[in-house]
Amino acid sequence: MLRDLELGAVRVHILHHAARAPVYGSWMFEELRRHGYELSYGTLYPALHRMEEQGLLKREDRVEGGRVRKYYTATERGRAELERARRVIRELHREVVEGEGPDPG
Amino acid sequence: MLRDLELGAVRVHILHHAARAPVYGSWMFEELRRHGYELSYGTLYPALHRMEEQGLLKREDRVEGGRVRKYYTATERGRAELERARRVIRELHREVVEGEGPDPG
DNA sequence: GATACGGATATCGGTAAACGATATCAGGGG
DNA sequence: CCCCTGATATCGTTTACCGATATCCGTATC
Repeated sequence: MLRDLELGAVRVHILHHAARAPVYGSWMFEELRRHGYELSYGTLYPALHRMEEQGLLKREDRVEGGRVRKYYTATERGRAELERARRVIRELHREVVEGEGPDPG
Repeated sequence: MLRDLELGAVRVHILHHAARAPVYGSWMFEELRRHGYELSYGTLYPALHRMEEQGLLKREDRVEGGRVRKYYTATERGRAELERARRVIRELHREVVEGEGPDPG
């Protein structure tokens, strides 16, 4: 039931991290696991591809330590979308977490 | 891109309201609109049905002012799921809204 | 320079949900 | 009894998840 929320949160986390420093798939996978988000590579990679197609991330292929990695960084459009996401989260937090008491009317 | 997040938020809002007082479809529709969530009846009603099938909501048919309405109230299971959702939202808020500065390392 | 290795990335088929247009339902008034 | 209206339901198309499986590509070894 909360799966949509969690998958939405996954995308926001991706943008959040990719706005700070380049990230690649399997690192992101582990980072998300550390935060309790369980998902499949069959979900993560297509999501990264879509976000690139939509212009939210830009990809840069690198070879590091003998590994081929596709690094993703948030674009301007990605940062703007992240800001939108933050507004949604702030609103949701205010509505259902802060205001937990009985119906104010 | 944020659609998943928004639809997840819609479900949380439904549980949140249905835990306070019985709600019916078109009222919930308007309430969500007031909070900026755009969605279709073809999305809302099947969602309510599913949440009932999953035991998160229980339905009670009433006639009020000559209108036939299906009122939904959160079950115990629904309240438990709402608590889970609150934890996810708190975590998400802490991670991507409160900690917005540069990478802490 | 051919081959095997392993981390990283890509894909496929089955399943489920969103969406919006359209249809249906049910009580009340004329 | 039939239409009006608010409310609820459904259908076909499209899109995404998911995990098992396949593929890619530097590197090491010989």
